[in-house]
Amino acid sequence: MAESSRITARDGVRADARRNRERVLVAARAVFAEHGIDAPMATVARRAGVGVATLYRHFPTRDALVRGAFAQQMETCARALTEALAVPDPWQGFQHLVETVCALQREERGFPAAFVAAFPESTSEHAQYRQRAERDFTTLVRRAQASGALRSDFHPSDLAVVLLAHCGLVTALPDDGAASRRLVAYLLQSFRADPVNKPLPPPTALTLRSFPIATDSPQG
Amino acid sequence: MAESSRITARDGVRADARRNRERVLVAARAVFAEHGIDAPMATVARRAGVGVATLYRHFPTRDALVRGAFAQQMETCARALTEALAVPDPWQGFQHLVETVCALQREERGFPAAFVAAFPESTSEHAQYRQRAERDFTTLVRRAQASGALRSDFHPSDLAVVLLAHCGLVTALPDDGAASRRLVAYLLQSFRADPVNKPLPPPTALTLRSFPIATDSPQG
DNA sequence: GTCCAAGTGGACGATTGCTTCCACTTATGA
DNA sequence: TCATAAGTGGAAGCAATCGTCCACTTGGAC
Repeated sequence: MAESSRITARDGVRADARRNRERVLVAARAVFAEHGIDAPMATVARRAGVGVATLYRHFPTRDALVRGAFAQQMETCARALTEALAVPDPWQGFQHLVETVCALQREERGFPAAFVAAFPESTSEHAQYRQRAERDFTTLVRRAQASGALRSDFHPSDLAVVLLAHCGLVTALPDDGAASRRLVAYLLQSFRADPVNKPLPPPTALTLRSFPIATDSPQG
Repeated sequence: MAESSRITARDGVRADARRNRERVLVAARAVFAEHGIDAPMATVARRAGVGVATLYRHFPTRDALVRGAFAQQMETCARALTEALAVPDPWQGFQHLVETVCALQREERGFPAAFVAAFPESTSEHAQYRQRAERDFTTLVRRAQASGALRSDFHPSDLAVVLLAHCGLVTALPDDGAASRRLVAYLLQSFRADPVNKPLPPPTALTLRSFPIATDSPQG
């Protein structure tokens, strides 16, 4: 509180405006977690205790709001890649990256949807960031392959496969994360050049009641 | 055409009503494939060349329409389970099941969403079907484990994990199916008791441009 | 051919969410 | 303390979709 008024003045933004912006972001994360990223803008505004106009002033589009709300998570992803490259053992670096990103998706409800939504867009300004991420990840893959731990036919695009599949899982089943951990364990195992059955995290509590194989064919 | 009028009369449904019902189902599959299962009901009606009232008469809720549209696929799933139990080699039966269901999800756009949507609902009438499916699948798993091909810590609930993850992938990336095939290959491999790196289907054409790791942190 | 119940189409009111606009409030610098 | 421009709230105008209602049409039994 004490610091904000000066810091604020410096970038020409009024203190209350900056405070409201934060409240909106907090509210957005909460609402997105609860109702998905398609939740009404007005709901976010109400939760933040501000009017809709205030929300629109700070975030002119839903997309901007979503990006703002999950910018922190996106940064954590980016950091995980840097960290992964710094790990001495290439396989452990690779594993670290996959596990970190999946853990983020598992823990912050709403983030997976934002993640997928952000997908098709390889727009101008971010293109450079993406290119760098792509290059870095490819480096990580090559190193892990050279060390003999990562199977040689793993392709960098497989990361997208893993992440999208994982997003789908945690979105469909926002449970305690058991399913997510199990999927990640299975996949990491099959990425090894020398696959060995290691112990898995416990299975989900889900019964197979889930399996909608049963046709309601006598369609009543 | 020739047959329908008699068959129809038999169950007390007018021939034109039955014909319209079919047209609606065809239209629904097309529209759901194109715009997702949340597409407006009116769009389906227009595509079918009928009024909205007709649509609502046959399918009072969107849910009923979705179930109607994909009943065939659901039946194919059920049949795959029966077939799988009939395959002499238990592992091949298991593999057959997973691959068949995933292939269905991959090929019929809109079906995966319907599949996931059908999920939480373990309603009364279908409960018995599901229970049977669950029991049969558990049998399949036990047999494959007894034969030594399926890892012993595979849990029947892992099927739900696979299918939901796969749904998420094909929903996010309705491409040519390369990603789907690759995921399935990875997973089946990690389900083996004696994992061995077999050749994978080719990777997706996706570049990693997809990876939205790059934060747009200088949020402009 | 005639009749009538089953079936149909499209208009309509209700609901929900988006976005803009403008009169009011308030932080800030002098 | 005051002036002022930045910031704010909520109402209002739109647009999309839902699901129902009712007057009209048509299949099929006789």
